[in-house]
Amino acid sequence: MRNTLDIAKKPEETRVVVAMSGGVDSSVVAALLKEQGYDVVGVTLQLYDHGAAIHRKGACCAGQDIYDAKSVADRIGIPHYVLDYESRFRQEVIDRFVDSYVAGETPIPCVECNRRVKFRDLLATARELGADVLATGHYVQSAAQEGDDRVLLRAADPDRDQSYFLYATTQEQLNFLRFPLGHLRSKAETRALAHRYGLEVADKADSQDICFVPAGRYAELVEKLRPGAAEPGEIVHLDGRVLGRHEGVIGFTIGQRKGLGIAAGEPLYVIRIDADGKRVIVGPREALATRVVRLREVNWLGDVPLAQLPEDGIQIAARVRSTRVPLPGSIHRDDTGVYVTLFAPEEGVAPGQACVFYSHAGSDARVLGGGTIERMAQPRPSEQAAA
RNA sequence: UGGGGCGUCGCCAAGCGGUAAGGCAGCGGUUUUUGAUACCGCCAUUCCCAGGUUCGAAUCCUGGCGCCCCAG
Repeated sequence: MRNTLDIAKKPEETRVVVAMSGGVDSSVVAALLKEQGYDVVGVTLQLYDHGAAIHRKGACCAGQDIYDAKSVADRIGIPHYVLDYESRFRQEVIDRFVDSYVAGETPIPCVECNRRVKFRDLLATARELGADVLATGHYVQSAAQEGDDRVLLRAADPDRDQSYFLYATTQEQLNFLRFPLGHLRSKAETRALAHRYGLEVADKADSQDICFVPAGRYAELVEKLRPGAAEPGEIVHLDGRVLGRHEGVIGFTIGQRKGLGIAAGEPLYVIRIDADGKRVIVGPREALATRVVRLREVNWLGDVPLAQLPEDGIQIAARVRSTRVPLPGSIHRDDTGVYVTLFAPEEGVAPGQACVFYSHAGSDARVLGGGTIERMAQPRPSEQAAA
């Protein structure tokens, strides 16, 4: 007989560590599990601490948020620990973030934070605390299947599905994780629960933007941490014309339209970033169309090992952006790497961003993993012929 | 200083006597648990300057000024 967390113990004998960010979601998770009788321990990570962030709305894991998490823990009557992960976060998330921008890529710090901090160090800490599982407030689902391995599934609410940010979760981590909110139909349900439990964070604003970057000025952070990284260069059109200058490639991402400061007859978009040449290559929107991406650091959660995929690959659905629906495509690997081919082109595909694999395009799809987009690639000859 | 052309928002540009289109850029906002995108709103009381004609001019006339091209 398994309990609601798929553990073959009574709830009161099941210790669950809840990763509490101080936001509504993880607070509800803690309250929910406590109500169900689990042996709940709240843990909040202190990830960074700079004055500018403390008063920001929509941040997480510092200052006010830690206080909020503590208050919730007190309210529902669970022990709560604050762990200082600042140096870890600095190394694994912030440093990677700025280095990625310096290299001309567009990082996703939330993915790195999950895979390298929360699901690694925090998860290890949870084990040390004797936990059976680590629960988070992410909107994603996991389910037991035959054997001990769990599968990762999209959230019931496709609008809030956070699977894009969690693709890098390893099978081992997944088996230890639980996502009690993944089945909810809407955020409103979460907030209703928060009210029911009398949590003061019930109406707290959703977090958005990069938590450690004040006011969305990420380029300033890059410049501060990597002085001199913002070297001016040329803005060049695909056709070779030099149209203007910029103050550093770190300020741009592929697909970006605003901020170029160039008045051409038609809107111009960033098509490519040449960090070495300090050049930003721009062109018309059509030039953004991308069908094939080469991936690195691939995390595979499929049943058949990635190395054993058929020569032609398999059909999947893929997402190159958190706010888009998964689109049909295929994945294959050869001597040169792992590639995803989209059947219809996507725009604004940037190196450094993630390409996440799904079993199919539907909202009930299983997450099959994903990888970091290394670069856009040319279709294979066979696919070019077919196209 | 012969001839021709042109000067309308930061850029491009419509208007050709009836009371300043549009695009791009910029700014603001909405959407977004990464970066973007998208969407919405704002953006020339004034048309190089000065006179004049007219009920009325960016549009006509005169004179300046400034560009550009051809020719020297």
